[in-house]
Amino acid sequence: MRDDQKDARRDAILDATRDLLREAGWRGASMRAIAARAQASKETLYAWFGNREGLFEALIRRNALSVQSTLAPAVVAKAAPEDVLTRFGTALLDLQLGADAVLINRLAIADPVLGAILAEAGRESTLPLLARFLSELDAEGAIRADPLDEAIEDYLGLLKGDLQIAALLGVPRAVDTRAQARRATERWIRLYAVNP
Amino acid sequence: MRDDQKDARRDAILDATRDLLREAGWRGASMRAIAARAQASKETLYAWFGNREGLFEALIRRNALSVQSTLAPAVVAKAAPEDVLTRFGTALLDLQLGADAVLINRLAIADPVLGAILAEAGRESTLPLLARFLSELDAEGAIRADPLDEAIEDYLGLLKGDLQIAALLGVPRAVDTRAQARRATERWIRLYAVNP
DNA sequence: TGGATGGCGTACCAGATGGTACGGCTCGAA
DNA sequence: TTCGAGCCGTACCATCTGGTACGCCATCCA
Repeated sequence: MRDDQKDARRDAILDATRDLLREAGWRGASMRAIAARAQASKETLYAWFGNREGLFEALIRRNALSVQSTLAPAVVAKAAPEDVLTRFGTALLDLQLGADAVLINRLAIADPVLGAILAEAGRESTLPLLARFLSELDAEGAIRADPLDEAIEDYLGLLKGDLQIAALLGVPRAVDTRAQARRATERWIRLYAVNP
Repeated sequence: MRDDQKDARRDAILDATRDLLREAGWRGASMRAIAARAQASKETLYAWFGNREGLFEALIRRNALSVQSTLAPAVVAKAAPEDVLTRFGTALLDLQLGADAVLINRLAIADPVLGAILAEAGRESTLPLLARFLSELDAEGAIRADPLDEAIEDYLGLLKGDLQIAALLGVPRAVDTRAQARRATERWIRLYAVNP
């Protein structure tokens, strides 16, 4: 199997895993069922991913990559800080309330090993983007984002509120993510602006 | 079996369920293992709780009751608003980051039915306390908590940030809950005070 | 064009699971 | 003191699980 074909096959297997998790949950996504869904052999799954946990880990890592590549463009655009923050917040909210992220987080919450992996992947992929942008704002002088980790925590808190937990519990509230991000941004700036 | 004995027995079974969930997780807490741990018969478990989901549901409901009775006193104390809010926030944070709540939330996130139950129990038990207090503040005039649900959402967001998700992922950060609650209260008041 | 690498499908294994059935015994009620 | 409700312990059932083994066949490389 050529390398590009192998990558595509791997992707297809992870897609099948994701779909099955979405439809049947953790319990329903057995290695048997995944293999059948992907029209792959169980032996192939084990050869490629080691074991069930390894398969799920691969899914989490792939998702983290896609999150980063979705979020990165939102934060480089040169525009008014509140617009950049709103754009970033909207993208982050769309991601974290989306079906894929909910599924990934459910997985990670059910298994401590996967939880550690997701937490690390999240800390590495999304937080630095926000941290860099906020510290740039601070350097420009209009905003005093210090201490930086508190500023980040406050922004994320204002942005997400209880929405993410609600989504994980399967009781999603209808939410206009753009309006929510705009509101969070406006409040955060009120807290951190140098001239109130 | 006398009624009081029966209540105690039921409590002991739920305790055993909680302990086993804590030690062995969802997978390890089989009906067999729970029965053995509680020195009860599987048949009794099924007779009293219907099935596995029913057992877990009973655990969730018992926890919700205890949460409410822990939180209610924090909010009736007549004191400065920021002190009441800080006290309430500390208690809520201690609860939601504690081992029991983490366990309960993991359970509810793994099973949609339990998720709906927990979300409803939470909405019924903890939110009204905060809602009533904030609207009293609003009535007194020093604070403009309107719209009320946004004010609540902002307070909870500032209070919890990403802490609850981190705890659920099994990557808890050391946190001084009282200081965190004080910080959240101070920021929230800055956002909602009538005279900035 | 030939041979070998490796994925597919199926079968197999031991163990565990949720749920039910059934003696035997304790303990509360009359 | 007697009797019956009901809990404990164990056994049982069909089913499913993660993980391994093994022919068979397509595809890629030389």
